[in-house]
Amino acid sequence: MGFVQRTKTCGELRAEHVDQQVSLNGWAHKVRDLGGVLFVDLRDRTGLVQLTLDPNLFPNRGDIRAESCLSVTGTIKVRAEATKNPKMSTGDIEVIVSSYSVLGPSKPLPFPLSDEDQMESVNEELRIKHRYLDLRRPSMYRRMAVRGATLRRIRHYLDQEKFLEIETPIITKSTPEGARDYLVAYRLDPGKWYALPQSPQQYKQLLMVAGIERYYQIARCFRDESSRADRQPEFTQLDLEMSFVRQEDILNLAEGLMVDVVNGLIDEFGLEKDKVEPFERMTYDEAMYLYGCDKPDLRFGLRLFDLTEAVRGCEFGVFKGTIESGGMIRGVRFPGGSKLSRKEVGQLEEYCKEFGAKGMASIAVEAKDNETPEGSYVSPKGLTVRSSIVKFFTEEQLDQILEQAEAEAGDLICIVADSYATANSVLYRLRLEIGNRCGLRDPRKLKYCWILDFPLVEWNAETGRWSPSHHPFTSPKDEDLIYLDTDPGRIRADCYDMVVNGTECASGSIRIHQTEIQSRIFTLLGIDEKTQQERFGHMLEAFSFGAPPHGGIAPGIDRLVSILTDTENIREVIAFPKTGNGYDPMMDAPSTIDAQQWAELGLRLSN
RNA sequence: GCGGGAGUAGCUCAGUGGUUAGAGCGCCGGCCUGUCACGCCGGAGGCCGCGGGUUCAAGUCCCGUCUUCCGCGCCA
Repeated sequence: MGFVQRTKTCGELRAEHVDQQVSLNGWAHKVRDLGGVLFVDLRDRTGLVQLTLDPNLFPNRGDIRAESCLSVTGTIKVRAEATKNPKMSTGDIEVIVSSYSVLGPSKPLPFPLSDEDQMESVNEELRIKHRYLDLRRPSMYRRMAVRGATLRRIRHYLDQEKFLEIETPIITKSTPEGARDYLVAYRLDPGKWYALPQSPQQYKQLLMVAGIERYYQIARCFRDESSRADRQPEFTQLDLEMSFVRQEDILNLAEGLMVDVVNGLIDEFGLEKDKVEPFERMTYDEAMYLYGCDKPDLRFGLRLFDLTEAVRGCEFGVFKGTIESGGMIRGVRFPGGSKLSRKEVGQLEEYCKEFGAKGMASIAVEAKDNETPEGSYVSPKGLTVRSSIVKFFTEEQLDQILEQAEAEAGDLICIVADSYATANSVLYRLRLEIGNRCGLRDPRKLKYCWILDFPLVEWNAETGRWSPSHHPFTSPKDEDLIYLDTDPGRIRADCYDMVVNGTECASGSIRIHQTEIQSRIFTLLGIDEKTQQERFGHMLEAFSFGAPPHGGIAPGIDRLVSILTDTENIREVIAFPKTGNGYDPMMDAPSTIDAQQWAELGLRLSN
């Protein structure tokens, strides 16, 4: 089709182009018809520029509607001073149109595109159904651009580090140990199935056996589990693996990569973020003790503290009972929380109960002043306390509580008595809630850390088996191998998570590369030798042909880009996402298949 | 599988059991030569998600169901 191709882009036009004749291609972003003059904001991916049309030249201008695709030719003019628009980067000039053609007319839109503020509240399913329109918005284009640049920078960095990009199969073998697989029927032998990969884990290890030494892939992964704001049925990971390395080598490579990529993106896009600093490190045990979780948000302090020893022997029944049954008394402080009403404290307690707490005790801390009643407890630092449980403690115990909590005037000390695991899980969430309320989770900050020395396996009470805390190919630490037969829960793994702002953003490990150890781990996990051969025989055999020590890591791309672009959910950084039920409203997938397809696959529904 | 929020015009949302269900934006028609959230006048547009029930009367109350968002379980 013949049409006038652009000689310039909309966003690049400036006063220096005055009197030049230009041709532009783009979309009518906004039309303002004043009768005697018609203004059109023309948009392409570089930006907006105002077109000015004389209605005497174009009596049939009604075909220029919002989101029509246009080709325009005209002359750049500098606007009169009073009519310049300082809000537009092209606002000093306008294009006096001499001719135009509509390349693609547009029907009225299902939702408005010209007002970015209003878009925030448009029904998301509708946006996804018309994603080709939604993506026209400058803010969506920018997110896609940040994502594209992320991949470009990753490739550039890893190329310099002598990595080889290799593609691994998308139709592969089901591995039912992990998440639920997406299955693909096999036509030539009905009853057999492929699965889509949950990750390229086994392939990349086999590439190490194959002598590739340094591999990476921008890998699509598939998991048939329920969605969340940060989880989609298919998602993208940077999958990488290295041979002849120790844990330290991978941490250094991944940290160097992340710092380079993120800081580069901050510069390239002017992201409102402080530059990334060298990562903190802590062990899994430290993270659990200090933050109650393995993915702490380090943008703020408010570490959890332990009051078990401080209150031991107190008369408060709940604490007493918990300690006697082997539980712990743990807490977190809420700066400014002493001002909360009884009702607000009650809501905080309800919040804790949602996550499994039986209750939440609290102590309000104030500085002693003239209104403090005679005979009240006053700490050595001049603090006084207000709580329904104060009466159960001696002054020494109160001193200890305030000290452990590092309490300050105005704090509310929030206390949960439960098992170590439950108290942690509750206080981890409460700490984040307090961080939100106190405005401590600064969106400018990117606080990365490494969590190290995860346990190799965790006891799963439901199945009555040990299950891997990472995956079954993770290498135990050499020095902990002695516990394999006696106390598996005590084995630590060469396993590490990269965490940013309370989100796990990468996970990796040194892998097992010896057949014998791999087989023993499978056995520990309750996989008998026959099943090992059926499911993992290829791995066990491969390791018997000179497998190198190797390990790797897999940073999630969606979450990374989501954090960098300050979006609430990862759908905002995925071009064509699915809804929470894994539905694609645009393609109407999944869909039925016709009778011939059923027959070819030898399938029928059982009911 | 579970808990919470939402579903009313193309979009965003009001709507106390009681006339003919409204507003802003958009759309259609008319007017308008400096707008950039253009303005002014007029108009069209509704299975109030769907199915039952209570009631003289249901957008509104009850039950069920579907879709969607957030979270829990799940996600080796």
